[in-house]
Amino acid sequence: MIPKYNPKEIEEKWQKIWEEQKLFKAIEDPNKKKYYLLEMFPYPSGKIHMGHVRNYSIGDVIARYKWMKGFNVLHPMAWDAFGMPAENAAIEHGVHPAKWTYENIEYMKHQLKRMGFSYDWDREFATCDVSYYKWEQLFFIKMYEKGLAYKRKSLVNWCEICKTVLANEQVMGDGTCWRGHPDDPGVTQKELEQWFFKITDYAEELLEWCDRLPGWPERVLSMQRNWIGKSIGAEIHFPLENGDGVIKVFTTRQDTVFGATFMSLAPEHPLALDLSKGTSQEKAVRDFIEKIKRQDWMKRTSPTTEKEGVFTGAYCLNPMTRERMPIFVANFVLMEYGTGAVMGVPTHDQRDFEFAKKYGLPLIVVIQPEGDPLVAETMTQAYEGEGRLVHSGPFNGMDSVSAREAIAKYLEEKGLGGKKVSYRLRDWGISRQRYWGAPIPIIYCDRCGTVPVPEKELPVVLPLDVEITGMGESPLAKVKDFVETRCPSCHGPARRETDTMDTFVESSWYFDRFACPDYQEGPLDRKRVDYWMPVDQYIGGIEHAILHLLYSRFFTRVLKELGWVGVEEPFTNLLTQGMVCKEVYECPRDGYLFPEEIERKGERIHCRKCGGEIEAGRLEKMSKSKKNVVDPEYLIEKYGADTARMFCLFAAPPEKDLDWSDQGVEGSFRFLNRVWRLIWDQAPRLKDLTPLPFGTPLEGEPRFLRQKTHQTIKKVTEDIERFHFNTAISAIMELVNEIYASDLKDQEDERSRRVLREAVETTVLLLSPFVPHISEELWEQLGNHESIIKRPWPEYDPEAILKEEILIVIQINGKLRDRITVPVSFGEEEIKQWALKSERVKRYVEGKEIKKVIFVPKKLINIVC
RNA sequence: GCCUGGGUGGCGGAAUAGGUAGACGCAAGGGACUUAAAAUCCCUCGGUGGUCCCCCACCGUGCCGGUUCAACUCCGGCCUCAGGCACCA
Repeated sequence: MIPKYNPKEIEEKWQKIWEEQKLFKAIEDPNKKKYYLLEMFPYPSGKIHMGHVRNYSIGDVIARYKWMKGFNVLHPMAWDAFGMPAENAAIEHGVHPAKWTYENIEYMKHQLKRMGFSYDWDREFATCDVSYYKWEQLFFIKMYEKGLAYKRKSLVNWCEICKTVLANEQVMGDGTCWRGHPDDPGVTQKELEQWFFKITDYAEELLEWCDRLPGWPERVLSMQRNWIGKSIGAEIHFPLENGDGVIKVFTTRQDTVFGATFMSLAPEHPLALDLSKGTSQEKAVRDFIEKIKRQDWMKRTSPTTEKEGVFTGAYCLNPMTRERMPIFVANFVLMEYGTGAVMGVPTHDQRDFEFAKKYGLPLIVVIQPEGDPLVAETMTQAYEGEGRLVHSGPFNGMDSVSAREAIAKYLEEKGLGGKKVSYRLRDWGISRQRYWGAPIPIIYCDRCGTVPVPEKELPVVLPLDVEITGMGESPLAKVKDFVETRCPSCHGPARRETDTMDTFVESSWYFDRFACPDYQEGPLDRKRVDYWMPVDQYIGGIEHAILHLLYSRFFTRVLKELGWVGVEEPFTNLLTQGMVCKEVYECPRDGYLFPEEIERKGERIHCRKCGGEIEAGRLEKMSKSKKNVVDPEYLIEKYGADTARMFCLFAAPPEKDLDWSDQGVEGSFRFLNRVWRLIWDQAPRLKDLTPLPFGTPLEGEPRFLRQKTHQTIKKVTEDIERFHFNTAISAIMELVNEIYASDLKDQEDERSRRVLREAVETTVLLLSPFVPHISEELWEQLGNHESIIKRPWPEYDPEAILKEEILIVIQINGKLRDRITVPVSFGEEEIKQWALKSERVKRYVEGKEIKKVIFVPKKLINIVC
């Protein structure tokens, strides 16, 4: 009698054994080849979601596979534990963020263990541990000393819901906060004193190294390149007419400088008000600047906003032509990019064209395209393409591409500017007006100014005795004992910085700390870091394509310069898994509905609340607010962790979005039951048998099954190597189907039984990285006494996969007409003779002359006639 | 507008180096077992047409064209979806 497959029981059993035997403990061993596998660590929000299950299931396949392949695997897990939700919980439920966080960690750790992931839990830490963030404070001080951390007053992004500043990277394309609040009013601008990390110093390096990361997906690299946004051009100095200095301009089209007929300044440009002072335009300029400053940022920076400006009353000179150029203040010029001033070339820039038409400014054509020449008076839009230079003095006749080079050189020689590179990337603002984060280790003294906390006084411990109301400024500012301190320099009374660091700082180096989580003498034990770093394979969601991945790359470069790590890049290979999606049902009246709140009547779907018809569900990322989540805990209870893991791996390739299907989960569960029954059925007959040695000659059914077994080993191995887990699983399914269909199950001779034993054993071994619990249990059932992970990954016998007979496809003029099975030894001539004997082939060839025969060994023959 | 990545049955997806398109699974339909249900097992399953019982022909991987004996795969042009960047000078 075969016992029922009881996932709950066997999963608990094996998780206990793995833990007791510390099977996944990583120990530095210079004699073994290391493999550092890392998945993006979770925020301890309360419970794990399907995204975690998918991410960590993918990682676990690779980890377990690499173990079996003999690598020294580091597969750690930790908690990205600082952040806003903990504070919100404090505000809403009155629970302390620390308590909330550590309790969530306990619960989620328990959940991860129930999934059976192969982590080395001895290396676990939480970023809110003092023993972690104190080193981050040390980094901050070192960066401050090197000028890489600095404070300045600036316009910053403010999220009214988070009540804090956001970095540029944390503002999404639609102007909302990266946390995705349900009713996000949009990020606004605020002027504040803020700490920044000077990531712009590394713009060029970070960009260049994008080309040296062949193990990263192209879309991520492309996003990072876009974000850094390098433009090559020139800086041009336009002297003010009154002789009082210059206006500096950045342009990528210096070849059009002879056509520049006006100048526009950003409203925030320091010269904007100065220039108008004392002129009749002063009031108009002042009003205009005030109006623009009041406008909300999203609207102001939208390309569709009407372009407008106001004349300052002042002029500058075109440095090439010495022509007067009126200076405007214009709403479309951004202080943040380039120099905050733009030269206006109406003929060759569409925006300038529209502006010039509106304000009656002159047009001069300086680039002539091939074909009909441009005439300024009849132009209806700007010509932005390449061409030959005209009205450009000594540069006349040059093509625009080489003119850019020549003019940049000329500007340089004449002291009027020169070649210049501009980046879109801006410095990383790290100050957060929040409590639950790492304190910035800075002290303000009235006498000594800004003083970093001395190294020996670290850590600056985040006080736990604090009132969190969500009102007013940072809660830390209200903790007297924390704020009031002594100046490390003059020992006089001083105040502590009360902002905390962006939580992305913690996640920018946690992967280094995993090499030496217990190290006390410093942030990183260089010897151990050098052994494990870089991460060989990093896995996580595409949503961090810019944010976390760019910050980590920046931090790694800084830490290398500080001598704490030896690598330039932290992650050699990156796999970005897709989202887990499920259909959402949205009723026009009652909003989002749970699946049980809808009713299907044939093709139509109705809302159970109001009875109205609703649209068919569209697929969207699982989210609580859209009521389309599946709780992993429910799956573990109902089907077990193995089924949950298998479904995530089988339903889609890792980098694609995964469409949730309840029936698909059933299918995975069904398959595991099928394997369970097969092994239990056969195991008693196959005890104490070993597979036949490599190269054993066989005939008939034993030969066939052995061939399938070894083909499967080859296929599954290759598929895991290239992360095609879905096809790896389908190959194992095929093998299982083959075993079911095989009559070897009824044969009693030793050879047949040994072949069957090998097939069954291989099935379990190949399944083990995907569904480890059931594999361990069945492995034991087959008479083994050690964990399956200690068994080396199977190798295929090259002789076993050789075929005696092969199927050859016969094409006539490239169209499939027949298939024949021939001995593998047959050459082209023999196959051709056989092919021509086929009735079907005869039909097409009869009476025609064979012009050509193409023969692809072991595949096909194509007869052209 | 620029930069990426996609588009294959009713669905998720296969096809690794240009060589049998649709593996594997889900759903669906039919059958077996059963008092019945569940579970399990077997069969069919891209479309159109032909005397559609095991047979055959044609069409078929977003569209148009090209290269080739042969194209889901390579080249050119387009359509479309998703993501990133964008009044960026």
